[in-house]
Amino acid sequence: MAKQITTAEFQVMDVLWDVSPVAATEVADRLAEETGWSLKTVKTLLSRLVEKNAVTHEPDGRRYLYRPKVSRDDYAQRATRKLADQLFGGRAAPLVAHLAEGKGLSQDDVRDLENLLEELKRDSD
Amino acid sequence: MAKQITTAEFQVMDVLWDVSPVAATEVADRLAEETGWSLKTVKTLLSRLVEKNAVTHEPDGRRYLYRPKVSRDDYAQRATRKLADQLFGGRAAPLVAHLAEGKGLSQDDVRDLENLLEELKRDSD
DNA sequence: AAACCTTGACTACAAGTGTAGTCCAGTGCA
DNA sequence: TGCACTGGACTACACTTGTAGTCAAGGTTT
Repeated sequence: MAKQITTAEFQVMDVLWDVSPVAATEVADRLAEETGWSLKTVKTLLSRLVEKNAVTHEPDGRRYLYRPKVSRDDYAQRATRKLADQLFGGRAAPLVAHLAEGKGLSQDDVRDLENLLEELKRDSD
Repeated sequence: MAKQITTAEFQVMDVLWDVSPVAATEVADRLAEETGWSLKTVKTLLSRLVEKNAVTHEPDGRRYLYRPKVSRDDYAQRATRKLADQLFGGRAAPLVAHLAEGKGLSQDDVRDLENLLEELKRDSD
C-alpha cells in the first residue's frame, strides 16, 4: 500500500528510519538545521504520512510517538525497481553503467559488486 | 538546468526520445493508446516541458516541431545518481543488491554486470 | 468568400505539495 | 487557582500537476 511519498515527506521518513519511535518535536529538531522547517511544517508532514499509511503513531501521554510502517529497505527496493523499469526496461546493467559513467563507482564499489555477483551466482545454482 | 520532470511529462519525453523532431499531433497519436490523453493534454505537457527547458521547439510552417533538449542518457544518469545518493549514500552496490532482492536480476543481467565490471577495471588501470 | 479545420495561446479547475497559522484542551508553575 | 506553555486538530494558501476547455488566426474546401 503506502501511497506516493513526496520529497519533503521522504526527509521526515529518513529521520524516522534513523530513530523511532519518536515524538514530533524531536523529528522537527533533527530536521531544523538541515531544512529550516518549523515544527508546524513537520507536524503536517507527519500527519500526511500517517494518512498515507507510511507511518504509525501511538499515544504516549498527551502526545504521539511516530514509527515508520514502511521499512527503508522496502522503500528503497520499490524506488529502485521503479527507476529501473522506467528508464532501463528493468535491466540492472545499464543502470549500473550509468552510475559508472557519472564516476559514481569507486574502487570499493566495484569490489562490492564483484562479491555481490559471486553470491548471486552461487545462490542461483 | 532542466527542472523537475513529472511522470506525465516523462511519458511525453519518452516519445520525443524515440522520434524527434516531431509535431504535437504525432506525439499525441503515439501516446493515445497508452494513456488515453487528449491532444490538448499532450500540448499542455509539451508547453510545460518547453518552459522547463527540457524540450525545444522550432517553427515548421504554422506549427512547431518539438525536440528533446535533455538526452535520455543524461536524464537517466541524473535520476540514477539522485536515487543512489538519496537512498544509498551514493553507493552502487546496495542499489544493485536491492534490485537483486526484488528478483530484478536475470542471468543475463549478471553476465552483463560481470562484463561491465571487467571493463571498469581495465579502464581504471 | 463563407464555413471549416488545425494549431498555438491562454484559461480552468480539482487534487496534491510545501510551508505554515489558528484554536482549544490539558499540564505545570507561580 | 489562574495563567502561560505544549501538543494535536483543523485551516490556509500559493504553487504544481493532471487533465482538459475556449479563443482567435491562418490555411482548406467548395
